[in-house]
Amino acid sequence: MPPAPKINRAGRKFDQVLEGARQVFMADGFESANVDDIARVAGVSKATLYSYFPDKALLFSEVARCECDRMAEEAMSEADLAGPIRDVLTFAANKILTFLLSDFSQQMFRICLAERERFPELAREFYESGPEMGRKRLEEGLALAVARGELRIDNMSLAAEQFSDLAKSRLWLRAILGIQTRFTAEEIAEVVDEAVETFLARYGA
Amino acid sequence: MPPAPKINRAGRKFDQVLEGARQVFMADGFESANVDDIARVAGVSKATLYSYFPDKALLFSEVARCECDRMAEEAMSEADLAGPIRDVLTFAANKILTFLLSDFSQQMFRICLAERERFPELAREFYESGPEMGRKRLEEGLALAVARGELRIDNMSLAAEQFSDLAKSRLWLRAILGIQTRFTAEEIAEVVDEAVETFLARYGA
DNA sequence: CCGCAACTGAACCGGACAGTTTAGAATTGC
DNA sequence: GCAATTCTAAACTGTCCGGTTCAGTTGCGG
Repeated sequence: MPPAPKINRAGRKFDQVLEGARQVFMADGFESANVDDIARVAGVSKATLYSYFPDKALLFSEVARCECDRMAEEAMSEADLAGPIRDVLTFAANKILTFLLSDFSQQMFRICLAERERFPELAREFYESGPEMGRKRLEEGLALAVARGELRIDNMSLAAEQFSDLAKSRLWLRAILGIQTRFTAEEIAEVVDEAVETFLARYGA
Repeated sequence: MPPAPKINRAGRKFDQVLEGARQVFMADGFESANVDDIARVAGVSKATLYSYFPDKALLFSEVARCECDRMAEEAMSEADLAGPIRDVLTFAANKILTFLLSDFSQQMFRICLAERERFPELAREFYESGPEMGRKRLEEGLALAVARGELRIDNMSLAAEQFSDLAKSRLWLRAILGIQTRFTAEEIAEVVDEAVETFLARYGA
């Protein structure tokens, strides 16, 4: 077996360390995060921290992996598929947009992008457990509607992408760039309604 | 007049410095860029560099400002507005998508996002001279088509945003995250055609 | 109460890097 | 062709930070 520089999960304060790292990394990203800060926030000495994790990068990877899992769970959450297709789509668009505007989602995206060079795997994990997972769930819902004769869709995967892209029109970009940080219910409703309208114009039966 | 710690533009090698800084900053961003590297790439001593710019941050700001201007020019470039609306839209979607997938545009976005905290003004300048400028140009084109009776659009600004969002479906996210770096003509054509189709389904007269 | 393992805290190391200094070389203007 | 200006090369300073070390403390099982 190779030396395998790995994580030592045994010990009273392992969870504290992970939680402290999560807080600091999610706030600052990898580069700007400071190991002394992590130790302080975790309420642990630096020596203890380094007894669990061989280095900063592996600690970050572990945190990032956990957060991707958390995001995947979020993306898998059930949608209500009953009722008229317009209502179902409106609900879905609302859910998508609200999630994409959340601090968590935005911060994850920023971190994945910022650390794309250093941790290419992270960007892929993020993509798969976020957008990709969401698209698959959405496709399932759309397929049901097609089966019920409420929608007509040839290119299912692209239709799903179009729907999410329509659902985040204007607002997501403004949020991620920090141009606008709070959004009124009216702004959100406008984008959602127009997204549904456009999607139904193309794919409505 | 306040001391105004500013840029000294007089001197033989000013342009060399700016060009070297442009190359290095555009490749590495602000944080990872190294002033020794910039001086080397510019073919200039560090002392000379610092005789023009008081510090790294101001050098970066200057480079970023120039690149935003460059992007604004790009966004203002004329589109061909003659011919059937479908062709015009297809051409526009192609242009938008091609630009959004270009190294330049992608790198600008990454840098603006990465340095959002340190240089909040940069994100705003980027937004205004890129997406915002593009949207305004697009609105003008759409308005002409509406006047010609080829389109029916209530919410002009949101329609324009929807069009750009449809035009970059799937591909942009994959590109920015580094999931996929090269795109075939077929992939691009598919997204473009479906974007036009969806847009026309909603807004075609 | 002993012994052992985990933990602390603070000092320390070494490398990276922004920015400065200096002594001298190259250009340019006149 | 000379003097002023501009530039060079390289060494140097100060700071930040990841990672290590170590002498001592804590707490728990037996």
